[in-house]
Amino acid sequence: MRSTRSPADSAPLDFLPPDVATGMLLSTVHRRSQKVFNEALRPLGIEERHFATLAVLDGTGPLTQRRLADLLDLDKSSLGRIVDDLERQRLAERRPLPGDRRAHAIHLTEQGRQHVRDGHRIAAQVGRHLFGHLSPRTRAALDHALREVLAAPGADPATPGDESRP
Amino acid sequence: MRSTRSPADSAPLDFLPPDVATGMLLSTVHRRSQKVFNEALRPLGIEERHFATLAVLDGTGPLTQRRLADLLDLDKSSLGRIVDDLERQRLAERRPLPGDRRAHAIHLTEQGRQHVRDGHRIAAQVGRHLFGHLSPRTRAALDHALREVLAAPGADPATPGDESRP
DNA sequence: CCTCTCACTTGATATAGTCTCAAGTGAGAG
DNA sequence: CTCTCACTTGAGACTATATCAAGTGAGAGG
Repeated sequence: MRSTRSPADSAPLDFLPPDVATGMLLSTVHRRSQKVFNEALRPLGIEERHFATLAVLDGTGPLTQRRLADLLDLDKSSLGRIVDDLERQRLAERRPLPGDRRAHAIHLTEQGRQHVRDGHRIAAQVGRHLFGHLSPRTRAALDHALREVLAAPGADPATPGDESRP
Repeated sequence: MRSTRSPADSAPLDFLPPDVATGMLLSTVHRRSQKVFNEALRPLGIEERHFATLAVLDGTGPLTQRRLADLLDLDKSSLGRIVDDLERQRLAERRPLPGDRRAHAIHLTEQGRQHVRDGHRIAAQVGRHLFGHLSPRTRAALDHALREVLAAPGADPATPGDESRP
Protein backbone atom coordinates (compact mmCIF):
# COMPACT_ATOMS: atom_id res chain seq x y z
CA MET A 1 0.00 0.00 0.00
CA ARG A 2 1.54 3.30 -0.97
CA SER A 3 1.07 6.47 0.97
CA THR A 4 0.94 9.23 -1.57
CA ARG A 5 3.13 8.75 -4.57
CA SER A 6 5.45 6.14 -5.87
CA PRO A 7 9.19 6.63 -5.76
CA ALA A 8 10.75 5.16 -8.80
CA ASP A 9 7.95 3.72 -10.83
CA SER A 10 6.51 7.22 -11.00
CA ALA A 11 8.73 7.95 -13.94
CA PRO A 12 9.06 5.22 -16.50
CA LEU A 13 9.17 7.96 -19.12
CA ASP A 14 9.48 5.32 -21.76
CA PHE A 15 7.34 7.32 -24.11
CA LEU A 16 9.92 10.09 -24.22
CA PRO A 17 12.93 10.35 -26.51
CA PRO A 18 16.12 9.35 -24.72
CA ASP A 19 17.68 12.79 -24.27
CA VAL A 20 14.56 14.26 -22.80
CA ALA A 21 14.22 11.33 -20.46
CA THR A 22 17.82 11.65 -19.36
CA GLY A 23 17.31 15.30 -18.62
CA MET A 24 14.27 14.58 -16.53
CA LEU A 25 16.03 11.77 -14.71
CA LEU A 26 18.89 14.08 -13.96
CA SER A 27 16.51 16.60 -12.60
CA THR A 28 14.64 14.13 -10.45
CA VAL A 29 17.69 12.40 -9.10
CA HIS A 30 19.31 15.66 -8.23
CA ARG A 31 16.27 17.12 -6.52
CA ARG A 32 15.64 13.99 -4.51
CA SER A 33 19.15 13.33 -3.40
CA GLN A 34 19.58 16.94 -2.43
CA LYS A 35 16.50 16.71 -0.30
CA VAL A 36 17.57 13.52 1.37
CA PHE A 37 20.99 14.92 2.05
CA ASN A 38 19.64 18.18 3.42
CA GLU A 39 17.45 16.32 5.83
CA ALA A 40 20.31 14.17 6.98
CA LEU A 41 22.42 17.26 7.55
CA ARG A 42 19.76 18.96 9.62
CA PRO A 43 21.32 17.98 12.96
CA LEU A 44 24.36 20.00 11.94
CA GLY A 45 22.24 23.04 11.24
CA ILE A 46 23.47 23.34 7.67
CA GLU A 47 22.42 22.24 4.20
CA GLU A 48 24.09 20.69 1.22
CA ARG A 49 25.37 23.96 -0.19
CA HIS A 50 26.99 24.88 3.11
CA PHE A 51 28.56 21.50 3.50
CA ALA A 52 29.88 21.46 -0.03
CA THR A 53 31.49 24.82 0.61
CA LEU A 54 33.05 23.68 3.85
CA ALA A 55 34.22 20.44 2.33
CA VAL A 56 35.92 22.17 -0.56
CA LEU A 57 37.61 24.63 1.75
CA ASP A 58 38.76 21.77 3.89
CA GLY A 59 40.20 20.07 0.87
CA THR A 60 41.95 23.08 -0.58
CA GLY A 61 42.72 25.47 2.23
CA PRO A 62 41.62 29.11 2.25
CA LEU A 63 40.25 30.48 -1.01
CA THR A 64 38.77 33.68 -2.28
CA GLN A 65 35.04 33.75 -2.85
CA ARG A 66 35.66 34.04 -6.53
CA ARG A 67 37.69 30.86 -6.61
CA LEU A 68 35.28 29.04 -4.36
CA ALA A 69 32.35 29.99 -6.54
CA ASP A 70 34.18 28.58 -9.54
CA LEU A 71 34.95 25.30 -7.85
CA LEU A 72 31.40 24.92 -6.63
CA ASP A 73 30.03 26.11 -9.95
CA LEU A 74 27.92 28.69 -8.17
CA ASP A 75 27.17 32.28 -8.84
CA LYS A 76 29.42 34.47 -6.74
CA SER A 77 26.42 36.23 -5.36
CA SER A 78 24.93 32.94 -4.20
CA LEU A 79 28.21 31.98 -2.65
CA GLY A 80 28.38 35.30 -0.87
CA ARG A 81 25.18 34.45 0.93
CA ILE A 82 26.42 31.01 1.82
CA VAL A 83 29.54 32.52 3.32
CA ASP A 84 27.32 34.90 5.26
CA ASP A 85 25.53 31.90 6.73
CA LEU A 86 28.76 30.16 7.57
CA GLU A 87 30.16 33.23 9.27
CA ARG A 88 27.00 33.68 11.26
CA GLN A 89 27.43 30.16 12.58
CA ARG A 90 31.16 30.63 13.13
CA LEU A 91 31.99 27.80 10.78
CA ALA A 92 34.10 29.95 8.52
CA GLU A 93 35.33 33.49 8.41
CA ARG A 94 36.46 36.09 5.94
CA ARG A 95 39.97 37.22 6.56
CA PRO A 96 41.77 39.94 4.67
CA LEU A 97 43.84 38.57 1.83
CA PRO A 98 47.43 39.74 2.23
CA GLY A 99 48.15 40.78 -1.31
CA ASP A 100 44.76 42.11 -2.40
CA ARG A 101 42.51 44.32 -0.37
CA ARG A 102 39.50 43.67 -2.60
CA ALA A 103 39.38 39.99 -1.89
CA HIS A 104 38.91 37.99 1.28
CA ALA A 105 40.26 34.58 2.02
CA ILE A 106 37.63 32.29 3.45
CA HIS A 107 39.03 30.27 6.31
CA LEU A 108 37.50 27.38 8.20
CA THR A 109 37.18 27.74 11.94
CA GLU A 110 37.89 24.85 14.23
CA GLN A 111 34.18 24.26 14.55
CA GLY A 112 33.93 24.40 10.79
CA ARG A 113 36.48 21.63 10.49
CA GLN A 114 34.52 19.58 12.99
CA HIS A 115 31.38 20.10 10.92
CA VAL A 116 33.24 18.89 7.86
CA ARG A 117 34.13 15.68 9.62
CA ASP A 118 30.59 15.15 10.84
CA GLY A 119 29.25 16.04 7.44
CA HIS A 120 31.45 13.53 5.70
CA ARG A 121 30.16 10.83 7.97
CA ILE A 122 26.60 11.80 7.16
CA ALA A 123 27.42 12.03 3.49
CA ALA A 124 28.78 8.53 3.57
CA GLN A 125 25.57 7.27 5.14
CA VAL A 126 23.41 9.08 2.64
CA GLY A 127 25.66 7.91 -0.14
CA ARG A 128 25.18 4.32 0.88
CA HIS A 129 21.50 5.00 1.09
CA LEU A 130 21.24 6.50 -2.37
CA PHE A 131 23.99 4.78 -4.31
CA GLY A 132 24.76 1.84 -2.10
CA HIS A 133 22.69 -0.68 -3.96
CA LEU A 134 24.31 0.12 -7.27
CA SER A 135 26.94 -2.30 -8.38
CA PRO A 136 30.41 -0.82 -8.10
CA ARG A 137 30.54 -0.89 -11.86
CA THR A 138 27.36 1.09 -12.26
CA ARG A 139 28.45 3.38 -9.49
CA ALA A 140 31.70 4.13 -11.24
CA ALA A 141 29.97 4.48 -14.58
CA LEU A 142 27.69 7.13 -13.17
CA ASP A 143 30.57 9.15 -11.91
CA HIS A 144 32.48 8.73 -15.09
CA ALA A 145 29.57 9.69 -17.27
CA LEU A 146 28.83 12.81 -15.27
CA ARG A 147 32.41 13.95 -15.55
CA GLU A 148 32.37 13.28 -19.24
CA VAL A 149 29.28 15.36 -19.67
CA LEU A 150 30.95 18.24 -17.92
CA ALA A 151 33.94 17.84 -20.16
CA ALA A 152 31.72 18.33 -23.17
CA PRO A 153 32.54 21.36 -25.25
CA GLY A 154 28.96 22.55 -25.04
CA ALA A 155 28.38 21.84 -21.37
CA ASP A 156 29.18 25.33 -20.22
CA PRO A 157 26.29 27.70 -20.81
CA ALA A 158 28.85 30.51 -20.84
CA THR A 159 30.21 29.05 -24.06
CA PRO A 160 27.04 28.64 -26.08
CA GLY A 161 28.54 26.90 -29.09
CA ASP A 162 26.57 26.83 -32.27
CA GLU A 163 23.21 25.15 -32.22
CA SER A 164 22.46 25.92 -35.82
CA ARG A 165 24.55 23.62 -37.88
CA PRO A 166 23.69 22.11 -41.25
CA MET B 1 43.37 32.19 -23.05
CA ARG B 2 40.18 31.82 -21.09
CA SER B 3 37.62 34.51 -20.61
CA THR B 4 36.25 34.16 -17.10
CA ARG B 5 35.93 30.67 -15.78
CA SER B 6 36.66 27.23 -16.99
CA PRO B 7 33.91 24.84 -17.96
CA ALA B 8 34.86 21.37 -16.94
CA ASP B 9 38.21 21.65 -15.32
CA SER B 10 36.65 23.96 -12.77
CA ALA B 11 35.61 20.94 -10.77
CA PRO B 12 38.18 18.24 -10.41
CA LEU B 13 36.88 17.70 -6.89
CA ASP B 14 39.43 15.00 -6.42
CA PHE B 15 39.96 16.00 -2.85
CA LEU B 16 36.38 15.09 -1.96
CA PRO B 17 35.07 11.69 -0.96
CA PRO B 18 33.34 9.96 -3.86
CA ASP B 19 29.75 10.34 -2.75
CA VAL B 20 30.09 14.03 -2.11
CA ALA B 21 31.75 14.49 -5.45
CA THR B 22 29.00 12.58 -7.20
CA GLY B 23 26.40 14.75 -5.55
CA MET B 24 28.14 17.89 -6.66
CA LEU B 25 28.59 16.56 -10.15
CA LEU B 26 24.92 15.75 -10.29
CA SER B 27 24.10 19.23 -9.19
CA THR B 28 26.41 20.88 -11.67
CA VAL B 29 25.42 18.76 -14.61
CA HIS B 30 21.77 19.32 -13.92
CA ARG B 31 22.06 23.05 -13.48
CA ARG B 32 24.13 23.48 -16.60
CA SER B 33 22.15 21.28 -18.89
CA GLN B 34 18.96 22.88 -17.72
CA LYS B 35 20.35 26.26 -18.55
CA VAL B 36 21.53 25.21 -21.97
CA PHE B 37 18.21 23.62 -22.72
CA ASN B 38 16.23 26.61 -21.51
CA GLU B 39 18.20 28.89 -23.74
CA ALA B 40 17.70 26.63 -26.71
CA LEU B 41 13.98 26.57 -26.04
CA ARG B 42 13.72 30.33 -25.87
CA PRO B 43 12.50 30.72 -29.44
CA LEU B 44 9.48 28.66 -28.46
CA GLY B 45 8.74 30.96 -25.56
CA ILE B 46 8.83 28.14 -23.03
CA GLU B 47 11.32 26.54 -20.68
CA GLU B 48 12.33 23.06 -19.76
CA ARG B 49 9.57 22.52 -17.24
CA HIS B 50 6.91 23.55 -19.75
CA PHE B 51 8.34 21.36 -22.42
CA ALA B 52 8.60 18.38 -20.13
CA THR B 53 4.97 18.82 -19.23
CA LEU B 54 3.90 19.10 -22.84
CA ALA B 55 6.02 16.14 -23.84
CA VAL B 56 4.57 13.91 -21.17
CA LEU B 57 1.05 14.92 -22.10
CA ASP B 58 1.84 14.20 -25.70
CA GLY B 59 3.07 10.77 -24.78
CA THR B 60 0.21 9.83 -22.53
CA GLY B 61 -2.83 11.75 -23.59
CA PRO B 62 -4.84 13.95 -21.23
CA LEU B 63 -4.06 13.62 -17.54
CA THR B 64 -5.15 15.20 -14.31
CA GLN B 65 -2.76 17.62 -12.65
CA ARG B 66 -2.26 15.17 -9.86
CA ARG B 67 -1.12 12.45 -12.22
CA LEU B 68 1.02 14.82 -14.20
CA ALA B 69 2.74 16.08 -11.09
CA ASP B 70 3.56 12.51 -10.13
CA LEU B 71 5.00 11.66 -13.52
CA LEU B 72 7.09 14.82 -13.59
CA ASP B 73 8.02 14.44 -9.96
CA LEU B 74 6.87 17.96 -9.23
CA ASP B 75 4.94 19.54 -6.46
CA LYS B 76 1.32 19.85 -7.47
CA SER B 77 1.52 23.52 -6.72
CA SER B 78 4.44 23.97 -9.08
CA LEU B 79 2.63 22.06 -11.74
CA GLY B 80 -0.45 24.20 -11.28
CA ARG B 81 1.57 27.25 -12.17
CA ILE B 82 3.13 25.57 -15.15
CA VAL B 83 -0.33 24.71 -16.43
CA ASP B 84 -1.30 28.33 -15.90
CA ASP B 85 1.56 29.35 -18.17
CA LEU B 86 0.63 26.79 -20.76
CA GLU B 87 -2.99 27.89 -20.79
CA ARG B 88 -1.98 31.50 -21.11
CA GLN B 89 -0.04 30.59 -24.22
CA ARG B 90 -2.82 28.36 -25.52
CA LEU B 91 -0.54 25.33 -25.55
CA ALA B 92 -2.73 23.32 -23.25
CA GLU B 93 -6.07 23.71 -21.58
CA ARG B 94 -7.93 22.47 -18.55
CA ARG B 95 -11.08 20.67 -19.46
CA PRO B 96 -13.61 19.35 -17.01
CA LEU B 97 -13.10 15.71 -16.24
CA PRO B 98 -16.31 13.82 -17.02
CA GLY B 99 -16.63 11.79 -13.87
CA ASP B 100 -15.19 14.19 -11.32
CA ARG B 101 -15.86 17.85 -10.96
CA ARG B 102 -12.88 18.39 -8.69
CA ALA B 103 -10.33 17.41 -11.25
CA HIS B 104 -9.43 18.78 -14.63
CA ALA B 105 -7.98 16.90 -17.53
CA ILE B 106 -5.12 18.77 -19.13
CA HIS B 107 -5.32 18.59 -22.89
CA LEU B 108 -2.82 19.70 -25.47
CA THR B 109 -4.00 22.18 -28.06
CA GLU B 110 -2.99 21.87 -31.67
CA GLN B 111 -0.38 24.55 -31.10
CA GLY B 112 0.79 22.66 -28.07
CA ARG B 113 1.35 19.56 -30.16
CA GLN B 114 3.32 21.64 -32.63
CA HIS B 115 5.45 22.96 -29.79
CA VAL B 116 6.13 19.42 -28.68
CA ARG B 117 7.42 18.56 -32.12
CA ASP B 118 9.61 21.65 -32.27
CA GLY B 119 10.76 21.04 -28.72
CA HIS B 120 11.79 17.50 -29.49
CA ARG B 121 13.88 18.72 -32.35
CA ILE B 122 15.58 21.22 -30.09
CA ALA B 123 16.00 18.62 -27.38
CA ALA B 124 17.73 16.36 -29.84
CA GLN B 125 20.12 19.12 -30.78
CA VAL B 126 20.85 19.98 -27.18
CA GLY B 127 21.18 16.31 -26.40
CA ARG B 128 23.81 15.92 -29.09
CA HIS B 129 25.48 18.98 -27.73
CA LEU B 130 25.58 17.75 -24.16
CA PHE B 131 25.74 14.02 -24.48
CA GLY B 132 26.76 13.59 -28.08
CA HIS B 133 30.43 13.07 -27.45
CA LEU B 134 29.83 10.30 -24.94
CA SER B 135 30.30 6.85 -26.25
CA PRO B 136 27.01 5.03 -26.68
CA ARG B 137 28.11 2.77 -23.88
CA THR B 138 28.74 5.61 -21.48
CA ARG B 139 25.57 7.25 -22.64
CA ALA B 140 23.55 4.17 -21.85
CA ALA B 141 25.36 3.67 -18.58
CA LEU B 142 24.41 7.15 -17.46
CA ASP B 143 20.79 6.54 -18.17
CA HIS B 144 20.87 3.16 -16.53
CA ALA B 145 22.60 4.43 -13.43
CA LEU B 146 20.18 7.27 -12.97
CA ARG B 147 17.25 4.93 -13.21
CA GLU B 148 18.89 2.62 -10.72
CA VAL B 149 19.36 5.43 -8.29
CA LEU B 150 15.70 6.27 -8.52
CA ALA B 151 14.85 2.67 -7.92
CA ALA B 152 16.76 2.79 -4.64
CA PRO B 153 14.69 2.18 -1.58
CA GLY B 154 15.94 5.38 0.01
CA ALA B 155 15.71 7.60 -3.04
CA ASP B 156 12.31 8.97 -2.19
CA PRO B 157 12.49 11.64 0.49
CA ALA B 158 8.88 10.78 1.31
CA THR B 159 10.11 7.41 2.55
CA PRO B 160 12.95 8.43 4.84
CA GLY B 161 14.21 4.97 5.68
CA ASP B 162 16.44 4.53 8.67
CA GLU B 163 19.67 6.43 8.70
CA SER B 164 20.69 5.17 12.10
CA ARG B 165 21.73 1.63 11.74
CA PRO B 166 24.46 -0.13 13.74
C1' DC C 1 -26.03 14.88 7.23
C1' DC C 2 -21.30 14.53 9.12
C1' DT C 3 -16.81 13.76 8.44
C1' DC C 4 -12.84 12.33 5.88
C1' DT C 5 -10.32 12.41 1.89
C1' DC C 6 -8.97 14.30 -2.54
C1' DA C 7 -7.92 17.83 -6.41
C1' DC C 8 -6.66 22.01 -7.00
C1' DT C 9 -5.76 27.02 -5.79
C1' DT C 10 -3.63 30.64 -3.36
C1' DG C 11 -0.41 32.89 -0.35
C1' DA C 12 3.92 33.02 2.25
C1' DT C 13 8.62 32.00 2.35
C1' DA C 14 13.14 30.73 0.75
C1' DT C 15 16.52 30.18 -2.49
C1' DA C 16 18.97 31.07 -6.83
C1' DG C 17 20.19 33.99 -10.54
C1' DT C 18 20.90 38.62 -12.86
C1' DC C 19 22.15 43.31 -12.83
C1' DT C 20 24.29 47.19 -10.92
C1' DC C 21 27.44 49.52 -7.93
C1' DA C 22 31.46 50.74 -4.92
C1' DA C 23 35.97 49.83 -3.80
C1' DG C 24 40.43 48.11 -5.03
C1' DT C 25 44.05 46.93 -8.36
C1' DG C 26 47.32 47.38 -12.11
C1' DA C 27 49.08 49.26 -16.33
C1' DG C 28 50.21 52.90 -19.22
C1' DA C 29 50.44 58.02 -20.44
C1' DG C 30 52.13 62.17 -19.52
C1' DC D 1 55.14 60.31 -9.70
C1' DT D 2 50.60 60.89 -10.53
C1' DC D 3 46.39 60.39 -13.32
C1' DT D 4 43.42 57.88 -15.81
C1' DC D 5 41.23 53.84 -17.46
C1' DA D 6 40.01 49.07 -17.77
C1' DC D 7 39.16 45.23 -15.05
C1' DT D 8 38.21 42.38 -10.71
C1' DT D 9 36.04 41.39 -6.26
C1' DG D 10 32.40 41.36 -3.50
C1' DA D 11 27.88 43.36 -1.88
C1' DG D 12 23.09 44.69 -2.55
C1' DA D 13 18.59 45.18 -4.92
C1' DC D 14 15.46 42.96 -7.78
C1' DT D 15 13.22 39.00 -10.14
C1' DA D 16 11.75 34.51 -10.60
C1' DT D 17 11.21 29.83 -9.27
C1' DA D 18 10.19 26.17 -5.99
C1' DT D 19 8.30 24.54 -1.87
C1' DC D 20 5.29 24.42 1.92
C1' DA D 21 0.96 25.39 4.28
C1' DA D 22 -3.67 26.72 4.51
C1' DG D 23 -8.00 27.13 2.22
C1' DT D 24 -12.00 25.79 -1.05
C1' DG D 25 -15.03 22.90 -3.13
C1' DA D 26 -16.20 18.04 -4.52
C1' DG D 27 -16.70 13.12 -3.72
C1' DA D 28 -17.52 8.98 -0.67
C1' DG D 29 -18.68 6.26 3.47
C1' DG D 30 -21.22 5.71 7.50
